[in-house]
Amino acid sequence: MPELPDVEGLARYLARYAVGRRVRHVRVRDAGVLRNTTPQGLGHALDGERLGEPRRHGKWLLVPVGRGRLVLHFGMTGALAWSSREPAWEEADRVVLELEGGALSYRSQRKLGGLWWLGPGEDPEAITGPLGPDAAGIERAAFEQRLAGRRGGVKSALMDQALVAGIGNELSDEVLWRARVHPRTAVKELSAERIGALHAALREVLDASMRHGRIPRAAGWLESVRGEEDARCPRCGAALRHGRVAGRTAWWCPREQR
DNA sequence: TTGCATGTTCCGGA
DNA sequence: GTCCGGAACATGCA
Repeated sequence: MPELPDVEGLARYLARYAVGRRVRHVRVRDAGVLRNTTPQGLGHALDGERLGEPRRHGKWLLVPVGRGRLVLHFGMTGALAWSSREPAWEEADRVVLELEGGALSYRSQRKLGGLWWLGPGEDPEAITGPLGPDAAGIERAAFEQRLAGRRGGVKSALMDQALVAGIGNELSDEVLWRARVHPRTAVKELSAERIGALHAALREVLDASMRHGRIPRAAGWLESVRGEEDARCPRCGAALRHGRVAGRTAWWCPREQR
């Protein structure tokens, strides 16, 4: 589930239920999701400390705890689950932070994401790798500047976290579809006007998606038909195409996106 | 059984 | 040396 809007939703969820609460115990049910620490190390870092306001950058979530930060990534199947009473945990609940008044679970089916501990003064990019400006709120000039000189295809560029942080496969398809740009278009073939259209589409798609907490599946969105057997373009009705682009399944309208 | 899935990382070729 | 694209990763489902 998590691309930028989903992670934003998780940040709000964490802020609503867990911020300000003190950690009583860290229960690691599957140490396979701990990336740079151990159950003991994480417990030592978190026990007795309060969770601070989370900060999101792209698809990454950083939660101040004590003097350091808990760094979360959700991969393709991660989520958070809060319970104010003793819950029946699921198999996919890998790490449970038992807090005052409830428990917060890091849940992940495929374990492609994980948890990191970032000590005081350490640079998050040591964990996240280089990240471009957050896709929500990037200005047009910055967007243009970061695309300048890029050699490959536009879909691949949009999904490159070092270029702009937060765009994944489905968001990139949605943005390209809205801007009427074919996903295999080379970046260097894009006119300034089309880059402007891409930027405008990015802003519109992210604004609405942030409000919904995910890409809306409403009428007028590619997401509403993406993956369907006989998917048709919500604007023009043409049969949608799909295929591998930049290593992922892309969906596009062959009539409007050339 | 095989292929596919919204994530990142790693390696080889351009 | 840098950049880009595809394979690999872990797990479950159609």
